[in-house]
Amino acid sequence: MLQIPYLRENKDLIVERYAKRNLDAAETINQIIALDDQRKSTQQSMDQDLAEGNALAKQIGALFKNGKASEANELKEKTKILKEKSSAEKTKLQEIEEAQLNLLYLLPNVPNEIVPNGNSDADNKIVAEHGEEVKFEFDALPHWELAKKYNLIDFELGVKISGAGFPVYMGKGAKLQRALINFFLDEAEAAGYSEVIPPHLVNEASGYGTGQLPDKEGQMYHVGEDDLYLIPTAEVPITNIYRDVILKESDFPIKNCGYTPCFRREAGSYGKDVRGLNRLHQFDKVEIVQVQHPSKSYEALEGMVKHVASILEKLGLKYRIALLCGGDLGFTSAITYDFEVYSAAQNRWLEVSSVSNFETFQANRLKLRFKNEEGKTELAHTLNGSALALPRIMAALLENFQVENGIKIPEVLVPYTKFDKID
RNA sequence: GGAGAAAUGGCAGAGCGGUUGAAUGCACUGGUCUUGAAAACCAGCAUACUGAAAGGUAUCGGGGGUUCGAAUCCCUCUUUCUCCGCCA
Repeated sequence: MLQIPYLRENKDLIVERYAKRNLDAAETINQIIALDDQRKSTQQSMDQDLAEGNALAKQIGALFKNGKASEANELKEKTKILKEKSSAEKTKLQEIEEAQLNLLYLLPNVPNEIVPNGNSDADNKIVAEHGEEVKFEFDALPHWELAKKYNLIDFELGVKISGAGFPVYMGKGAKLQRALINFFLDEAEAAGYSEVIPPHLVNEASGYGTGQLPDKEGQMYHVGEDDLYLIPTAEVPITNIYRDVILKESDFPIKNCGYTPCFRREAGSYGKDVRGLNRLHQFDKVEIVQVQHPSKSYEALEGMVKHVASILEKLGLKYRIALLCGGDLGFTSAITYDFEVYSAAQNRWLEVSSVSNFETFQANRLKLRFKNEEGKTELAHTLNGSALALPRIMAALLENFQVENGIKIPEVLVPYTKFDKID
């Protein structure tokens, strides 16, 4: 959520940047500012009436103490009028604030200057590419066939137990999955991230804090009975650790990582490219989260990008990095780099990580602040990234490392899997 | 799930209808003293909105109510603790 003083002072710039998202928000911003003017004037007159009422109450108290009941009762009449007035003003104020908040919820984060214009992933800018293409001298199989051939993942069984998009990992498939989680967590820890195991269900306030609500309501599983949401990413519970927190400057940098399953309804995304592990309702992910001083957040973003790149290099996967264009940029993000690995049998790029700087957008909702050098509270910056999402890594590993009679395990994973080949 | 108790500032803990944004202690920050440190003493120390400032307003778990006036009374929700039941 954007801050109103920021909207006031940078209206033209914001409107210009929103063009990257193909969004014309000039009118909305004007409305918000107009409501804010109303809010201020209403607040002022209400405060004034309340102040008068408070002063009268004091006088009445003093009069009663001195036994001047009739004078006190006269004053009571006055307070009655003031009270009616101030309560009407309070109602009006609440209406204004609600209207304003509803408009503010419509505004996405302001894209960073370097975010390219564009409508779809076709307009994303590839900023780096690394690794060798895999060549096969036999007919390479897509991962869902490999998974079946070597008994690694049973998709039909998942359908039976839960439904489509809930695969069952078995045997060496399960071991490989667990190996990847541990490898990713160890890499994160080595990079200075402190591990947390957060709850997998979150309340409404947490959903609002990181921006999944009210925007993406339909994308989360909702447990109605208890009014809880299954997390779509560890970003939600981990970032919400810092909701309503005032940090000291010396607390920076805050770096957390965590493994969780992620649950996504993926409503409306059936159809193409959903075979196998490409798109699931439940998947595993190791997430890295940072809370940063505003002056350090872009440096931190760069560090996160390097971290993700280094993991992919250790695994020996060909990857590329895309700077998302405005049209593809998430609602809460100011800038996002997507990582895609090349899936050699499907012959396509699979998104495996998304690294974003939210600047103050989440912090504003979270009330995540710090005391700056002058002792004033200021919003912190939040960032996060997948490091990494498991299914598509699994898919790429199976496909890219298949040999004629099995699948090789990348060297860095062997200490975790305790086997170096699936056959 | 049943019965009871409680929720106050960073922490501990007073206050239980009036001038209390809140005693006191600890912690923290600045100062005096000291060769330095400790101790002692003095001062400061919540958040938000608003205002050029002085100041004003709101907040004692959340919401609502009673009252001229609520941290204090009532209702409700949430959370925590104790006991019983159930249970990985």
